[in-house]
Amino acid sequence: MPQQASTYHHGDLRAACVRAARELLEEDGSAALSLRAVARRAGVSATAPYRHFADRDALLSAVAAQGCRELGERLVAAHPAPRAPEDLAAVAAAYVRFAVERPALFRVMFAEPCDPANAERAAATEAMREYVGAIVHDVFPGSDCEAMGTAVWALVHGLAFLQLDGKLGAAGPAGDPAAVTADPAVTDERVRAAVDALLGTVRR
Amino acid sequence: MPQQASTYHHGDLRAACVRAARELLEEDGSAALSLRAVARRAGVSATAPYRHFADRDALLSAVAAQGCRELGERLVAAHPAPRAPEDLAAVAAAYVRFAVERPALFRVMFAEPCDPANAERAAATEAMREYVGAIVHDVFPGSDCEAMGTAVWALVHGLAFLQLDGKLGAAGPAGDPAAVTADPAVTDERVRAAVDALLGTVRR
DNA sequence: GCTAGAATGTTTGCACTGCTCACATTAAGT
DNA sequence: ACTTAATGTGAGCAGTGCAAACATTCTAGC
Repeated sequence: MPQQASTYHHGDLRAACVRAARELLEEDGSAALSLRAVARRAGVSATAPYRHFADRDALLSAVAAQGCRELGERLVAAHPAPRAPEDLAAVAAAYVRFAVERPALFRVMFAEPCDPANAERAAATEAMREYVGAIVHDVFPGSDCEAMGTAVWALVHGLAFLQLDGKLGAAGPAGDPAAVTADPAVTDERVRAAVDALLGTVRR
Repeated sequence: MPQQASTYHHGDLRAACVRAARELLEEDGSAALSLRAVARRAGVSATAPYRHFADRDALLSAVAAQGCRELGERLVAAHPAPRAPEDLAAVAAAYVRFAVERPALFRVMFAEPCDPANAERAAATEAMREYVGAIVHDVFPGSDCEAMGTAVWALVHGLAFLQLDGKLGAAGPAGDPAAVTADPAVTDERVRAAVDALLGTVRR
């Protein structure tokens, strides 16, 4: 569909911007994304993205929404239908792994003050909430799904952020800034231990 | 001590910068703090703060460290010596209330990618970690304090962030951006319900 | 096929930012 | 008193978000 003969019209600049933004986020782990850098990478003038996004926040919201959907896919891939706390621990580990592997994207998704006005973004996070609710319904059938869902999501979400910010005590050599992403196995184990400590006992 | 006769030397610009930064953070809830704005508020030239802070990050780290200490005080004020899960719920509520009342400060403390190189900041968060560990040791004597401490902190921390980002379903009128800080009682109740759902059952 | 008009990109420009460097002013030590 | 270090100022650079005015291309309606 997008002919590359004429260079003036890009073809699908909106999608190209989102893709460029994601690439930049992954390359330098900083969440400080510049709209101009996005435009440069998309091979387009600095203000062209404004034809597709009202402002920087709108672009970020689009990226965040896409990130949410991908995170959702990762979680179901980790365990299609969790029923026991152990299954839930696997899903939790996948959640944290996503955050650690794509720190900048994860920060855009959650750490940035998000505007609920953006429909796409709001829908994506609402879907996330319902997914967690459904899991809790299966794993803890007797519980108050509303409160339990909130609690479980908070637990996992908090683990992701604390790990991301290196607040859980560096496992690697002291002061290594890259220690966060150092050993996924260590992180996994830490997440499982934490989830077990809280949820494993519920079962007893 | 600080004479106000001569206006050239400020007297204690370092402290004044931190104070100005905190004021600005509280006034407009955005975590996007400008060093120049800080300088303006301190009544000093734009580059003067660079005599006391290596860069913007260093100022933010100082602010974050101070915020951590204040949060610690708030928590012990909520309950001096928690022993039961209900006590812990009170502390959790205080944690989330702090985040909701000072969203910008809380974001600076945690959402910003923090450099572990900053000693003051690292010490403040390490103190937080030990505090949580001590509480868990008293509330769940038999448990693995390391894992349980991580889990409890993550739970509370996650609740704070999800609430801050409005991911827990707006209680107020739809699309109200200020709904986050709307009703502290509602937030409190939500936090207690979530904590009870997870920790209350541990006891049974 | 031709031509309005809507989409989409470009250029220019403004206000702001973080940060560096050369310089001015003040405080402190000998 | 004179040197020296500490502290604050000003000009300036590169980069940013965003708004207009302008240019180019696609798409209908005839």
